[in-house]
Amino acid sequence: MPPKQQISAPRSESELLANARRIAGLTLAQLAERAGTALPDSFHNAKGWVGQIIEQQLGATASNLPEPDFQYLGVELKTLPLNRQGLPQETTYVCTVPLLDNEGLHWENSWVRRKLQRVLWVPVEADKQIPLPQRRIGTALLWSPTPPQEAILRQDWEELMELIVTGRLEQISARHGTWLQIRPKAANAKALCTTYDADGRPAETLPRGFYLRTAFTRTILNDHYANHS
DNA sequence: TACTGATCATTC
DNA sequence: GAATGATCAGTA
Repeated sequence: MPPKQQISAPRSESELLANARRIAGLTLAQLAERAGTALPDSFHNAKGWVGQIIEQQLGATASNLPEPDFQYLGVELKTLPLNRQGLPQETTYVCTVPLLDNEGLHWENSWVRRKLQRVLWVPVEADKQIPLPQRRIGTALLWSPTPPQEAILRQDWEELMELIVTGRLEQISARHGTWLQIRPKAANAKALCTTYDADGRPAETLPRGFYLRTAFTRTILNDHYANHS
Protein backbone atom coordinates (compact mmCIF):
# COMPACT_ATOMS: atom_id res chain seq x y z
CA MET A 1 0.00 0.00 0.00
CA PRO A 2 1.52 3.37 -0.96
CA PRO A 3 1.72 6.01 1.79
CA LYS A 4 -1.15 8.41 2.21
CA GLN A 5 -0.79 11.53 0.19
CA GLN A 6 -1.57 14.73 2.06
CA ILE A 7 -3.81 16.95 -0.06
CA SER A 8 -3.73 20.60 0.98
CA ALA A 9 -6.91 22.58 1.47
CA PRO A 10 -8.09 24.26 -1.76
CA ARG A 11 -7.87 28.06 -1.61
CA SER A 12 -10.57 28.77 -4.15
CA GLU A 13 -13.59 27.12 -5.70
CA SER A 14 -11.66 26.57 -8.90
CA GLU A 15 -8.93 24.74 -6.98
CA LEU A 16 -11.60 22.64 -5.34
CA LEU A 17 -13.18 21.81 -8.69
CA ALA A 18 -9.76 20.97 -10.09
CA ASN A 19 -9.22 18.54 -7.20
CA ALA A 20 -12.63 17.02 -7.91
CA ARG A 21 -11.83 16.60 -11.59
CA ARG A 22 -8.74 14.60 -10.67
CA ILE A 23 -10.86 11.89 -9.08
CA ALA A 24 -13.74 12.03 -11.60
CA GLY A 25 -13.98 8.79 -13.53
CA LEU A 26 -11.95 6.77 -11.02
CA THR A 27 -13.32 3.50 -9.73
CA LEU A 28 -13.57 3.00 -5.98
CA ALA A 29 -10.66 0.54 -6.29
CA GLN A 30 -8.54 3.27 -7.89
CA LEU A 31 -9.71 5.78 -5.30
CA ALA A 32 -8.67 3.45 -2.47
CA GLU A 33 -5.29 2.92 -4.08
CA ARG A 34 -4.78 6.66 -4.45
CA ALA A 35 -5.70 7.16 -0.80
CA GLY A 36 -3.37 4.36 0.28
CA THR A 37 -6.14 2.47 2.01
CA ALA A 38 -8.07 -0.74 1.50
CA LEU A 39 -11.53 -0.77 -0.03
CA PRO A 40 -13.91 -2.55 2.38
CA ASP A 41 -15.67 -5.70 1.15
CA SER A 42 -18.99 -4.06 1.84
CA PHE A 43 -20.24 -0.81 3.30
CA HIS A 44 -22.18 -2.60 6.00
CA ASN A 45 -19.46 -1.78 8.50
CA ALA A 46 -18.07 1.22 6.63
CA LYS A 47 -21.08 3.32 5.70
CA GLY A 48 -19.22 6.59 5.46
CA TRP A 49 -16.19 5.24 3.59
CA VAL A 50 -16.73 6.95 0.24
CA GLY A 51 -17.52 10.31 1.82
CA GLN A 52 -14.49 10.26 4.09
CA ILE A 53 -12.02 9.21 1.40
CA ILE A 54 -13.32 11.84 -1.00
CA GLU A 55 -13.06 14.47 1.72
CA GLN A 56 -9.44 13.50 2.19
CA GLN A 57 -8.73 13.49 -1.54
CA LEU A 58 -10.23 16.95 -2.01
CA GLY A 59 -8.49 18.49 0.99
CA ALA A 60 -11.46 19.03 3.33
CA THR A 61 -10.59 20.49 6.71
CA ALA A 62 -13.62 20.55 9.01
CA SER A 63 -13.30 16.92 10.08
CA ASN A 64 -16.43 16.13 12.04
CA LEU A 65 -17.00 19.67 13.27
CA PRO A 66 -20.41 21.26 12.65
CA GLU A 67 -18.84 23.40 9.94
CA PRO A 68 -18.77 23.39 6.15
CA ASP A 69 -16.16 20.88 5.01
CA PHE A 70 -14.08 23.54 3.31
CA GLN A 71 -14.16 26.14 6.05
CA TYR A 72 -12.27 28.85 4.24
CA LEU A 73 -14.48 28.53 1.16
CA GLY A 74 -17.75 27.94 3.03
CA VAL A 75 -18.35 24.92 0.81
CA GLU A 76 -19.96 21.69 1.99
CA LEU A 77 -19.03 18.38 0.37
CA LYS A 78 -21.72 15.76 -0.25
CA THR A 79 -21.42 12.48 -2.07
CA LEU A 80 -24.54 11.57 -4.02
CA PRO A 81 -25.14 7.81 -4.39
CA LEU A 82 -26.65 7.13 -7.82
CA ASN A 83 -28.85 4.20 -8.79
CA ARG A 84 -28.78 2.26 -12.05
CA GLN A 85 -30.55 5.09 -13.83
CA GLY A 86 -28.05 7.66 -12.65
CA LEU A 87 -30.47 9.19 -10.15
CA PRO A 88 -29.86 9.78 -6.41
CA GLN A 89 -31.01 6.70 -4.53
CA GLU A 90 -30.57 7.78 -0.93
CA THR A 91 -31.55 10.83 1.09
CA THR A 92 -28.75 13.24 1.97
CA TYR A 93 -27.92 14.00 5.58
CA VAL A 94 -27.57 17.74 6.21
CA CYS A 95 -27.03 18.33 9.92
CA THR A 96 -28.28 17.62 13.40
CA VAL A 97 -31.67 18.96 14.48
CA PRO A 98 -31.26 21.40 17.39
CA LEU A 99 -33.49 20.05 20.15
CA LEU A 100 -32.26 22.36 22.90
CA ASP A 101 -31.70 26.12 23.07
CA ASN A 102 -33.56 26.57 19.84
CA GLU A 103 -35.87 29.41 20.79
CA GLY A 104 -35.39 32.46 18.64
CA LEU A 105 -33.52 30.47 16.04
CA HIS A 106 -34.17 31.75 12.53
CA TRP A 107 -33.67 30.30 9.08
CA GLU A 108 -31.03 32.92 8.33
CA ASN A 109 -28.65 31.59 10.99
CA SER A 110 -29.70 27.95 10.89
CA TRP A 111 -27.23 25.14 10.31
CA VAL A 112 -29.35 23.87 7.43
CA ARG A 113 -29.04 27.13 5.52
CA ARG A 114 -25.33 27.51 6.28
CA LYS A 115 -24.55 24.00 5.10
CA LEU A 116 -26.65 24.23 1.95
CA GLN A 117 -25.50 27.71 0.94
CA ARG A 118 -22.80 26.22 -1.25
CA VAL A 119 -22.41 22.49 -1.87
CA LEU A 120 -20.00 20.43 -3.94
CA TRP A 121 -22.01 17.38 -5.03
CA VAL A 122 -19.90 14.39 -5.97
CA PRO A 123 -21.95 11.68 -7.70
CA VAL A 124 -20.88 8.08 -7.04
CA GLU A 125 -22.31 4.94 -8.59
CA ALA A 126 -24.14 3.00 -5.88
CA ASP A 127 -26.18 0.42 -7.79
CA LYS A 128 -25.84 -2.74 -5.72
CA GLN A 129 -25.41 -4.80 -8.88
CA ILE A 130 -22.06 -3.11 -9.51
CA PRO A 131 -19.26 -4.64 -7.39
CA LEU A 132 -17.76 -2.07 -5.03
CA PRO A 133 -14.32 -1.94 -6.69
CA GLN A 134 -15.89 -1.18 -10.07
CA ARG A 135 -18.18 1.66 -9.01
CA ARG A 136 -17.08 4.98 -10.46
CA ILE A 137 -16.85 8.55 -9.19
CA GLY A 138 -18.76 11.06 -11.31
CA THR A 139 -18.17 14.67 -12.25
CA ALA A 140 -18.67 17.00 -9.33
CA LEU A 141 -20.93 20.02 -9.51
CA LEU A 142 -20.90 23.16 -7.37
CA TRP A 143 -24.39 24.25 -6.38
CA SER A 144 -26.25 26.94 -4.49
CA PRO A 145 -30.01 26.90 -3.92
CA THR A 146 -32.04 29.08 -6.27
CA PRO A 147 -34.37 31.56 -4.54
CA PRO A 148 -37.43 29.34 -5.20
CA GLN A 149 -35.56 26.30 -3.87
CA GLU A 150 -34.46 28.18 -0.77
CA ALA A 151 -38.01 29.39 -0.18
CA ILE A 152 -39.26 25.81 0.05
CA LEU A 153 -36.35 24.68 2.21
CA ARG A 154 -37.04 27.60 4.49
CA GLN A 155 -40.72 26.78 4.72
CA ASP A 156 -39.95 23.15 5.54
CA TRP A 157 -37.41 24.19 8.15
CA GLU A 158 -39.76 26.70 9.78
CA GLU A 159 -42.66 24.25 9.96
CA LEU A 160 -40.49 21.51 11.42
CA MET A 161 -38.75 23.78 13.91
CA GLU A 162 -42.10 25.19 15.03
CA LEU A 163 -43.18 21.67 15.98
CA ILE A 164 -39.92 21.15 17.86
CA VAL A 165 -39.91 24.44 19.75
CA THR A 166 -43.46 23.75 20.91
CA GLY A 167 -42.52 20.30 22.19
CA ARG A 168 -44.21 18.30 19.43
CA LEU A 169 -41.11 16.51 18.19
CA GLU A 170 -42.73 13.11 18.69
CA GLN A 171 -45.44 14.07 16.20
CA ILE A 172 -42.89 14.55 13.46
CA SER A 173 -42.49 11.68 11.03
CA ALA A 174 -40.24 11.43 8.00
CA ARG A 175 -43.31 12.32 5.90
CA HIS A 176 -43.27 15.95 7.02
CA GLY A 177 -41.59 18.45 4.75
CA THR A 178 -41.52 18.92 1.00
CA TRP A 179 -37.79 18.57 0.50
CA LEU A 180 -36.42 18.49 4.04
CA GLN A 181 -37.33 15.67 6.34
CA ILE A 182 -36.40 14.83 9.93
CA ARG A 183 -35.34 11.31 10.82
CA PRO A 184 -33.43 9.64 13.65
CA LYS A 185 -29.67 10.10 13.46
CA ALA A 186 -28.11 8.01 16.18
CA ALA A 187 -25.65 5.24 16.88
CA ASN A 188 -28.60 3.07 17.91
CA ALA A 189 -32.01 3.20 19.55
CA LYS A 190 -30.44 3.48 23.01
CA ALA A 191 -28.42 6.61 22.27
CA LEU A 192 -30.82 9.18 23.68
CA CYS A 193 -30.53 12.92 24.13
CA THR A 194 -32.60 15.55 25.92
CA THR A 195 -35.38 17.73 24.58
CA TYR A 196 -38.41 19.45 26.06
CA ASP A 197 -41.91 18.09 25.84
CA ALA A 198 -45.09 20.09 25.26
CA ASP A 199 -45.18 21.02 28.97
CA GLY A 200 -41.64 22.31 28.87
CA ARG A 201 -40.31 19.39 30.88
CA PRO A 202 -37.05 17.69 29.91
CA ALA A 203 -37.61 14.45 28.01
CA GLU A 204 -35.31 11.80 26.57
CA THR A 205 -35.55 11.18 22.84
CA LEU A 206 -33.61 9.89 19.86
CA PRO A 207 -31.27 12.44 18.26
CA ARG A 208 -32.62 13.61 14.90
CA GLY A 209 -31.12 14.85 11.70
CA PHE A 210 -32.30 16.94 8.75
CA TYR A 211 -32.17 15.06 5.45
CA LEU A 212 -32.79 16.12 1.84
CA ARG A 213 -35.22 13.88 -0.01
CA THR A 214 -34.01 12.19 -3.16
CA ALA A 215 -36.75 14.03 -5.07
CA PHE A 216 -34.87 17.24 -4.29
CA THR A 217 -31.34 16.09 -5.11
CA ARG A 218 -32.72 14.68 -8.35
CA THR A 219 -33.92 18.14 -9.34
CA ILE A 220 -30.47 19.54 -8.53
CA LEU A 221 -28.87 17.09 -10.97
CA ASN A 222 -31.60 17.69 -13.54
CA ASP A 223 -31.22 21.46 -13.41
CA HIS A 224 -27.48 21.16 -13.71
CA TYR A 225 -27.61 18.93 -16.75
CA ALA A 226 -30.29 21.11 -18.33
CA ASN A 227 -27.95 24.09 -18.06
CA HIS A 228 -24.81 22.29 -19.19
CA SER A 229 -25.97 20.32 -22.19
C1' DT B 1 -39.06 0.03 -5.77
C1' DA B 2 -39.21 3.91 -2.73
C1' DC B 3 -39.25 5.27 1.76
C1' DT B 4 -38.83 5.26 6.70
C1' DG B 5 -36.78 4.02 10.76
C1' DA B 6 -32.48 1.89 12.43
C1' DT B 7 -27.79 1.44 12.51
C1' DC B 8 -22.29 1.50 11.80
C1' DA B 9 -17.45 3.83 12.09
C1' DT B 10 -14.77 7.65 13.58
C1' DT B 11 -13.42 11.89 15.93
C1' DC B 12 -13.30 15.14 19.63
C1' DG C 1 -22.27 12.03 24.33
C1' DA C 2 -22.65 14.54 20.19
C1' DA C 3 -20.97 15.74 16.02
C1' DT C 4 -19.25 14.07 11.41
C1' DG C 5 -19.30 10.58 7.22
C1' DA C 6 -23.50 7.90 5.51
C1' DT C 7 -25.95 3.11 4.08
C1' DC C 8 -28.71 -0.74 5.67
C1' DA C 9 -32.83 -3.33 5.54
C1' DG C 10 -37.66 -4.15 6.45
C1' DT C 11 -42.06 -2.98 4.76
C1' DA C 12 -45.61 -0.22 2.73
